[in-house]
Amino acid sequence: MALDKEEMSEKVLAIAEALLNEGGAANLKARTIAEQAGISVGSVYNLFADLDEVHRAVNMRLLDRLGATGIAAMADLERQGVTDVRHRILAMAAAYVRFVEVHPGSWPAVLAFNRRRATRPGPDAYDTLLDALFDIVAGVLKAGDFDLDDDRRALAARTLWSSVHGIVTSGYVANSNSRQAEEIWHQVELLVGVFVKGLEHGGAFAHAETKA
Amino acid sequence: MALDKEEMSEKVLAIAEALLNEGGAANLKARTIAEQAGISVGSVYNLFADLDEVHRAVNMRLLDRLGATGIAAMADLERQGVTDVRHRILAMAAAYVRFVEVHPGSWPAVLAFNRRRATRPGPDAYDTLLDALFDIVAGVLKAGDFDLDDDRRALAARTLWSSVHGIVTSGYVANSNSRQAEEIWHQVELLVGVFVKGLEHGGAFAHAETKA
DNA sequence: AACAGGAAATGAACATTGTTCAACGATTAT
DNA sequence: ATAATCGTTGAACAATGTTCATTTCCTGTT
Repeated sequence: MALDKEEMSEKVLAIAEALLNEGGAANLKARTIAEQAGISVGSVYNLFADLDEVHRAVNMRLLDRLGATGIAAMADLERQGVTDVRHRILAMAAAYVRFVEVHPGSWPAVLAFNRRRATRPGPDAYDTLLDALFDIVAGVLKAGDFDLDDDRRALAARTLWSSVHGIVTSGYVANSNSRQAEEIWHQVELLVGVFVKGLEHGGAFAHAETKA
Repeated sequence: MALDKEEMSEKVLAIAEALLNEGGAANLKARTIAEQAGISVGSVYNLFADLDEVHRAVNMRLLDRLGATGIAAMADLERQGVTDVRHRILAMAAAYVRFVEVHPGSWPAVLAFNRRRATRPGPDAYDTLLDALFDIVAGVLKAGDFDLDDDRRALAARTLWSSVHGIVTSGYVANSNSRQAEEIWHQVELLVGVFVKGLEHGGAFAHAETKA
């Protein structure tokens, strides 16, 4: 009847995600997890090397879910026959915005955590998941017939996505002020509109000889 | 001969900034500060209510300095007679990128800290400093003769700055990999180029009826 | 100069955390 | 039944933020 190792890990991760979502990284405590999971502190450390690994695992789940959300949003538009690039990118952005709104505590924790792992050299699982997101955007850009080779399209996708990301994260504060939500969305609309118009008019790679 | 309260606070903040820069928020410890400042732990708590207040004070200094850097960069271009909007925005962005590069540990800490203060209602000193940065960008946009009223120009400034911010923060990792630095700059150039072109062609506010 | 009053500094003590590990217990193979 | 193996436990340790009774230092007064 007892949960096996895998199931207990899942339970721990679910608890950990809830804790992160409520109080951010500072709220992820070994004793709280143990108590809520009905196991001892030591057992938590048997399942995961340390709290960082718990945090990392939660982040992976979140990134996975975000990717799935994005893919689902794209599939929806596909089914509806929407091919307009601007609309599709806005839909991706909307999915991202909603995701961040639903994870007010844990998403900031993903970013903070993400930043503090500068030790390892090569690309890791994090980068793999993020690249998957970039690929979706790049795919959308490919549909629009801008005059872009693969490299430039990839660069444009990363730029666009990072920009949306910046808008969402600088604008967002935990108390889901609807005023702020509107501001964020206006910025996203402006960015996407300007970006698409800019690409159409080929202003993207006109100059490249700035900064020392 | 002893330092007075004000001077000792400065010393503590300088130490705190160095600690943050080396190891991020986790490296800001009361005992380390006390030791390096040559005072006791209790005295740190005499100068500041808690470590959060120390951290906040450090962040204020950083934001102030960033603002000053941006203003200085604009003044330089003014002196050189550069009026091209794209160039001026790129100079602002370059100032920001350099600033983040110089503060590898403390700048991420500013952002993480910034995010976790969602309790107070009204705009605080943080917002005031950030608005100052937006105003600089808005001023630059005003010079370019886009067809924008004040509100839209302000929105465009916030959007552009948040986007640059997103590019820098998602792309940047502590080990100052020159490959990564190049990627960041390419993204910034693309963003700014596309943004200016997009504004020129009036694509910015063409549509506004998306997302439920 | 001696002293009283108050302000600032001190660091020992407390609470809370992450993490370890020797002891215990259950499960399984022989 | 016995032994061997593996997971579980929670007490114990170290590191940290924070408090506060005590001490120290300065300043003005007699």
